[in-house]
Amino acid sequence: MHLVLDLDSEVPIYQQIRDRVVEAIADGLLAPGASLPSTRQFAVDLAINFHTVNKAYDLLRREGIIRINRKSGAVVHPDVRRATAELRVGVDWEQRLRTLLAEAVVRGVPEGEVLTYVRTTLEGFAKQSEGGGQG
Amino acid sequence: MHLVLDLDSEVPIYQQIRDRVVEAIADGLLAPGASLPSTRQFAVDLAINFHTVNKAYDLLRREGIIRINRKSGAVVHPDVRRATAELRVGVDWEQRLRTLLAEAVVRGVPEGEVLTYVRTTLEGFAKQSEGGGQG
Amino acid sequence: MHLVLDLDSEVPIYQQIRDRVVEAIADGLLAPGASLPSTRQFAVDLAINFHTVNKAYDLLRREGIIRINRKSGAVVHPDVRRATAELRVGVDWEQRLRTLLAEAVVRGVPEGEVLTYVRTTLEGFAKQSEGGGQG
Amino acid sequence: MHLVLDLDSEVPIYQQIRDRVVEAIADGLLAPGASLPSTRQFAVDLAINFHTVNKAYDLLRREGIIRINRKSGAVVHPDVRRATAELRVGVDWEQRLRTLLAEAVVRGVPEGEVLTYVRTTLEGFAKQSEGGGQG
DNA sequence: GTGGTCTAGACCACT
DNA sequence: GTGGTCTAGACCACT
Repeated sequence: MHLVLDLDSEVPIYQQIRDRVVEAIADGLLAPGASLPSTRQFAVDLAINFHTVNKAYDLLRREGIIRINRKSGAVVHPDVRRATAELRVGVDWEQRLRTLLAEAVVRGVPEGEVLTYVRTTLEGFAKQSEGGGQG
Repeated sequence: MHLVLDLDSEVPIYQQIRDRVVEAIADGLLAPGASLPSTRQFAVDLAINFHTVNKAYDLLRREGIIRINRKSGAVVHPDVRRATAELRVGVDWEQRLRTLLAEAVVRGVPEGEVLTYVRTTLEGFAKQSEGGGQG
Repeated sequence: MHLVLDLDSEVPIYQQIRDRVVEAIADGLLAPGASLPSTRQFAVDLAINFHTVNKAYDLLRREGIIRINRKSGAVVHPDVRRATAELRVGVDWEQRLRTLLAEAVVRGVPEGEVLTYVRTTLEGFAKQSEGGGQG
Repeated sequence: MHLVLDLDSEVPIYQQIRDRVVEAIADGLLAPGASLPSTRQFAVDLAINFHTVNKAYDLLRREGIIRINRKSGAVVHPDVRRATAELRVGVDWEQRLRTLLAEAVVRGVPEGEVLTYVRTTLEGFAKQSEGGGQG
């Protein structure tokens, strides 16, 4: 489980961890049920404080993406689709995507280019997931 | 120029204003060269602090999306494509889109559905722009 | 003795077991003197660690709700009313109920609706107990 | 805004703050729109660390009970009923009430006594709210 | 002046 | 050994 942080970014570190973990799951690098590093170990790996990892894990837990157990630590939710689908994040998601696409339009990026990027990214996730490891 | 804010959102107000303005431009509601409300008037309309509008406009200016003139006020940059294209926002944009798409994948949204949503949104922007623009 | 656990809940597993057992007694499914599953069997049934069941049983024992005997295993306390009444849990109970009712009020649930729910639940317990109990 | 904490309780301090604030709102001591103390000031008043207050406020915010603004601080959500009603906490609430009622039944508290306590508590909230202050 | 983030370290609870 | 809570203090972002 390797992941790159940008300590100079305006995006809080705990949010970056959350985002990278979500991508790792989509990539198939972390399969449902797979273990995440312990908060303390991950903090050492990332050279940050364990409280920051804690906050990221708490965020992922509240989103239904991971499950946390005091003994066995954090794992990707075994039924992550169901656990996340229950939350009413859809509206927010569509709004964020709309904003992103508007930025591309304003910057004059051709529609076809955006679509290709979306398609390629989605296919990348799909491909990875097929063969996907157990983390 | 009407726009809806969510005061309960985690997204800062100034960021929401910036996002909605970008969408309004993509929608063709604000053509290149078109005037934005004065910061004071906009603040009254939105029932928020004048400094918050100021901050949003400053952000848009730094992104090359609008131009601010002491006399004529804020206008959409006449050559917004060129002005924005020069900035190195591409990498960040791709990263944010990648995170958004990963969320959809994790939540089990079918690839076709995501693509349809992207295509529909882009076409909505294109259609609006055709009739509306003056640039 | 069947009981449903929510592994994603913030409520610890041992607490959930304790709560469900209390409800089973109120429901008349477990009469005073009735046997509970052995800790090991229960752990297998619930697919959890044996120590967790142990902790739940210990909690119930300290509350005067069950009795644990090395030979006969765990049974609902034969005189559960007396054994539990002696403990000074009243204050805590009232505080917890007060918090719950405050939540309903804040959420705008009509007083009549709350009362009906309370009455219905209590009657459900009473009905079950009549036919079921042996105490 | 005065509130009593039990530092020896198993209930985390931030949870106690959250519970007492909810009760203060139901009591009408804190009307919708009313200000809560700043995190730092509240921490001094309660003789605890401001991070703990921060966590309580964050919990209340995520529940839709309060609204937090970097400038004006925390206020009871102006439309707290709507903001909290949107969340799917109903099921959890009913489960917790069911457990509480089961405890009363097991302890042999007469049904009438429980109902009276519920009614009295609800009426206490209602009465306070009618004349209710602006905090 | 307000809340938000991050670091640092102690101690506790769960398993 | 794991995560959870609390304290303590620094610095930053928003308004």
